Amino acid sequence: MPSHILSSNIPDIVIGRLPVYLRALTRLAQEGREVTSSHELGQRLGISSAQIRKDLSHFGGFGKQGTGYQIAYLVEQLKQVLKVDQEWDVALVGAGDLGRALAHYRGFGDRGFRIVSMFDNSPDKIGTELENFVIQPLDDLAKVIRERNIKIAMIAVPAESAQEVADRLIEVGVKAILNYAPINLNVPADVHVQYIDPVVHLQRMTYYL
Amino acid sequence: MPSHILSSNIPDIVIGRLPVYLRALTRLAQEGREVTSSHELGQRLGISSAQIRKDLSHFGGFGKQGTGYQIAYLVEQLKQVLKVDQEWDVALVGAGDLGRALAHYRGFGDRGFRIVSMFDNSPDKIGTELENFVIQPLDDLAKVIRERNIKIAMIAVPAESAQEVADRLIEVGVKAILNYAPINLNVPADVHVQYIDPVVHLQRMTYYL
DNA sequence: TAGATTGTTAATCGATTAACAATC
DNA sequence: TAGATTGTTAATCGATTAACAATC
Repeated sequence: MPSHILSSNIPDIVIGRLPVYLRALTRLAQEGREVTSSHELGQRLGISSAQIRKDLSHFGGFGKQGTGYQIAYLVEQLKQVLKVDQEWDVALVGAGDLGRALAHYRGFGDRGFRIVSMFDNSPDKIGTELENFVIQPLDDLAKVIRERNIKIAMIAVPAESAQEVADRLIEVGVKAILNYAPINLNVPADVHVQYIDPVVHLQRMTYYL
Repeated sequence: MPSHILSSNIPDIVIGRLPVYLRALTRLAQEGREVTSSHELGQRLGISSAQIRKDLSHFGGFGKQGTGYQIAYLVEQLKQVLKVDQEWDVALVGAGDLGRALAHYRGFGDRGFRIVSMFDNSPDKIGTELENFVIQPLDDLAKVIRERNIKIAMIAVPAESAQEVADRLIEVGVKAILNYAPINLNVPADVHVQYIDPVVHLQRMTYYL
């Protein structure tokens, strides 16, 4: 399936749901299940079965009438579509509490990502060993990212320095940024940014309380 | 989604953008700015000015023709709408790397939230002091949350225990959950859940690389 | 007054849902 | 065959954008 040819046609909102489907399907597989249906998956996720079938149909027919979807096969196909059937090298900028928690997190590996280098500017952190890597100074960022051809980075620095860090990352070829700093980043059109700000998420719920 | 009285006629998607507006406006104020326009705000956020005006107009006329919006006033109004013109008590379940990073995070206070208690089941963590509180056993969860009338919780436990933790939280009155565990939660219609899973966010970008 | 920008209406665009023939 | 569920089309619903009168 030449996903790059179709890629312009697929709505972003559909792509955004695929990782959630993938996660739920992986869990089903862990529970020992082999087959599921759009109805069952929808129930689990609070999404209509029609939407799931429609979303999946953008990429081909993965199911069988009357029986549903082979979970292992669908997982494999979704991983291919999302390009996480490989392992991506990720750079992590910021070695504060959050940065270190991310470095220790064991959940990246089997889902397509591997933190391979970590940067910070604080003299008492530089040189410290953490997991499989040594915390490096921000001045080495360009060199390391270019050498390893890293395309994905996570930003876990204070809001004040996040834009500058982003600029430096983008300059050396990073195309996808997961930003934990509570600030909006200005980036060129070909760079993707996702935001994680717990306060924004909390504030999305208080309205309803 | 609550389809009864509490749910007004304001679309969820509009509510979801307000915290982002609020964050950007707060930042503008920090930069010493006093007035802004829907156009400027839209440029910063990558959103059309029409959308910002439309979103805000759901809650009243906050601006002036010809001049735009008084930032301080708009911030105040948005805080009121989102009910973060007060400080909400938050319970934190899970004292692993992530839980401790959250406990240390200084960014909650001035944006409407305060972590007031922390729970974990690990014997070597229970009793440990952390910031202003002592890590308590999960068995105390019901008692503490009831006593303090806590409505908001963050879950930072492994995926395997997240649903059980959620069930216990909901049973004692929690209505809003920020879930860091990489799993979908089944909750009643009147309970709100937001998800933070870094891998899902990363997988939303790899498709485009 | 001239220029700027809001709040709002109407038009456009896109996403979700319902329905069902195909088929396992 | 009978029952179940997909993939897809058409209908509905909702969200975004364009446009502009009002007015600061």
